[in-house]
Amino acid sequence: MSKTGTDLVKHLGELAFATRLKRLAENLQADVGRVYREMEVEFEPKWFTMLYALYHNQTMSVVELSTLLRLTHPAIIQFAEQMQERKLLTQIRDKNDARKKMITLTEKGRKTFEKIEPVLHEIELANRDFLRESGTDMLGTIERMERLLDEKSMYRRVNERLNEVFRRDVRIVNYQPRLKQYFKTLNEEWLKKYFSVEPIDERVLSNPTKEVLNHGGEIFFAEYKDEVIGTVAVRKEGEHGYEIMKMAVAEQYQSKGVGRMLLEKAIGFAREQKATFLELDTSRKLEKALKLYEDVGFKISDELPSQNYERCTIKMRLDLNSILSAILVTGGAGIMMWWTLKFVLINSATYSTIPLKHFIPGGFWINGLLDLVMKLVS
Amino acid sequence: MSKTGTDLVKHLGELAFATRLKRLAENLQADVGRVYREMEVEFEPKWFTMLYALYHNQTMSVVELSTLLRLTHPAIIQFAEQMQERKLLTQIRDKNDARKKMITLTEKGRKTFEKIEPVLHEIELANRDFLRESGTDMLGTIERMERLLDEKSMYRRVNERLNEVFRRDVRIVNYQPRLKQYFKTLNEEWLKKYFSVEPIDERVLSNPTKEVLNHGGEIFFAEYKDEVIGTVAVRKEGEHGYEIMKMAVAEQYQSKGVGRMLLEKAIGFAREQKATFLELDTSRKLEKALKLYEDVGFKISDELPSQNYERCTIKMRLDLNSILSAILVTGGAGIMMWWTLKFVLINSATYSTIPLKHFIPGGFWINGLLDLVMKLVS
DNA sequence: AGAAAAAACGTAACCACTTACATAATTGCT
DNA sequence: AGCAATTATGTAAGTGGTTACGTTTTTTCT
Repeated sequence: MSKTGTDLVKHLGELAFATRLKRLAENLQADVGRVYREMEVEFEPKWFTMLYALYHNQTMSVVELSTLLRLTHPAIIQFAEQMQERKLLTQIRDKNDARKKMITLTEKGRKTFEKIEPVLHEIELANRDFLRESGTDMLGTIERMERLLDEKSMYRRVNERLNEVFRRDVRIVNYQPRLKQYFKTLNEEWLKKYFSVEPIDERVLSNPTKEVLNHGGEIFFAEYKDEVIGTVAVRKEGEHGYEIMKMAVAEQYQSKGVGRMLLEKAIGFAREQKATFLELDTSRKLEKALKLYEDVGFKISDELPSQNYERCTIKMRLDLNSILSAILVTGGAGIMMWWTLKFVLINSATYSTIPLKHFIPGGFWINGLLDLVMKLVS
Repeated sequence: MSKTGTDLVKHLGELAFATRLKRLAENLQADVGRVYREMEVEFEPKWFTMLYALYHNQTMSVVELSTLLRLTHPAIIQFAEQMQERKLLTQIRDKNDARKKMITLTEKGRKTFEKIEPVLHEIELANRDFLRESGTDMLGTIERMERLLDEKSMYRRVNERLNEVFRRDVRIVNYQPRLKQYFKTLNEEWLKKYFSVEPIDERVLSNPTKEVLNHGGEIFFAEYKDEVIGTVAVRKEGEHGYEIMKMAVAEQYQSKGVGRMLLEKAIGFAREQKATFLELDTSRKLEKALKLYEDVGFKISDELPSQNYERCTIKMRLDLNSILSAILVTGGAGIMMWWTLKFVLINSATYSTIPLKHFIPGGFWINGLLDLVMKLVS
């Protein structure tokens, strides 16, 4: 292990945590490898899990081994080849499924396992001792870490942080004549990519004042540094409704939460105008957009979309009173829930809107709320 | 991370602990790698520690980097080559030492580091969050584990256990005529290897009864299964002394504690015969044997060895009253120490003898004793 | 001063896997 | 039944290093 002198990986702490963990693991593995190597058995440490699995399972296919050992199938094929050379196993085609290759230990293979078995026991005990000495329930900790990564990978964790940092520099601004061109170019970018620019698109995008602002509407733009990277329009539709339309985010800035910022701004605007519901027309093809709409509370409506656009196959609707009415429906506990909700909504740092579905019993409501409160308190 | 289905590595628990740890670490590393890769920078994750070190150290040699990053020097050379191709660094021979190659970041290299710096910060925070969620002081645990392995590698831990298991099947038996031949063959094996068989060796080894047993001595043999794997002789020398001689262990059974078992048996025999000291002649060349003699309490004596053997360059002596006299010297605390010592000696599972040096203040006496007691109690 | 030992770097080959891509057999769908 | 999709295996090349061994300088030790 480490000798004298400084150790950069150690010094870097959380930043190089994974590297340090890997180094530790490889050290341990190499040491156990040495123990195996010094036994006079034709056996390599890398085969161990495979030998173990085959000893306890009689016969297995490549894919079965691959999923059980969490190795890729080429790894299994390579190990099987090597072990076959040492006559530790046999590979036979399955009669019922000519694709499959059934792998079985030979008598020599079984003998080999039995020869190393007592050593395995001592390795296990040595590891147990070592883990106990190290002072924490390491196996439990690893398990927890695996679960945490299953829930949200480190990649997503880092990316969400980076996006959050990015969004700090994004400003949502109201319509100004200097921004008019971006309303058109940003929308045309994605229209051309996924569908085509229909005549009605051309009319709306070229005349924002006439088609949006004059209908009691508003257009918002997202600006990052000196770039305009996104836009959305809202306009009045009927007595109490507003319609969201022409939402677009420049391709290289997608998946960073800019769409959500724009959408929330638009919803906020409608709320200020005393709207009771919002609607929008979209297509099932736009999966990511759809997910965003659902996340902020929109629901796919039974009504058909207006026939103005060819691409729009579904209509979505957000009832602005839905949270309140949900509370009224719950009856007695209403008041308490109301205050909790208010607390969560006001303090939720990231977004000012939390989708209704998160409040459905068993989901976010039970687990997530506690988490959130803990986070805010700590 | 892991999908559905069983996971053998997880199932194996302590036995495949290192493999599981490695898998976790590699997963984390791969994820962070993805983050780097998605930035539009000419940079590979594997270079990170090197880039970091060079950014903060101006200029470093290959070996300096190798020790700081805990990587082999070929790794550094390879990385340096790759980074030079991307014009991230320059390599210049040192004028003062023509062997040395000084590695320095170029302006592009420094810029690259500065570009990834904000991302590093988020990675660090994401890791910190993740470790906090996982619930234990993981970094501290890793540190402890590294220290434990520094003190005693996993290889040694496992091997000591295996030797202990082995010794359970080793029987130490007294001289019997049927064993006479082994006294000779076992000793000749090592004599031929390290020195040569001198005439006096030939005489003693061929006439054990006359040369040892009839001198108030005894010969012990170590048997494992149906093999005779070691031997030692003790014989009376002068009024109160005994001499250890002709100790040998078959080569493939060395370093497993058989020599110690034989030696302890011989010391026990001398003790029973009311001996007050033991002596033996040996050579500095036999390092392992020397260490064993010192471990059981022998000390290199000022006296010269008897001139009977050419190979013997030093004489060692074990005073059988030394522990007791040490206690008497300490005065008042003597009684308490006596009982503690007795407790340790009786309960010390592995060996019935503990070298005196371990009881010297500041060493084993303070730290080790507490440890031992904890081990025995738990 | 001269020789042996040690230090610093260089090179090739290997290791334990993975990624990427290909092919054949089987299953599912209409 | 016929064809696309899926499943199971095969293969080549890459990855992030390491081990093993060699060469050239420098240092250390007489």
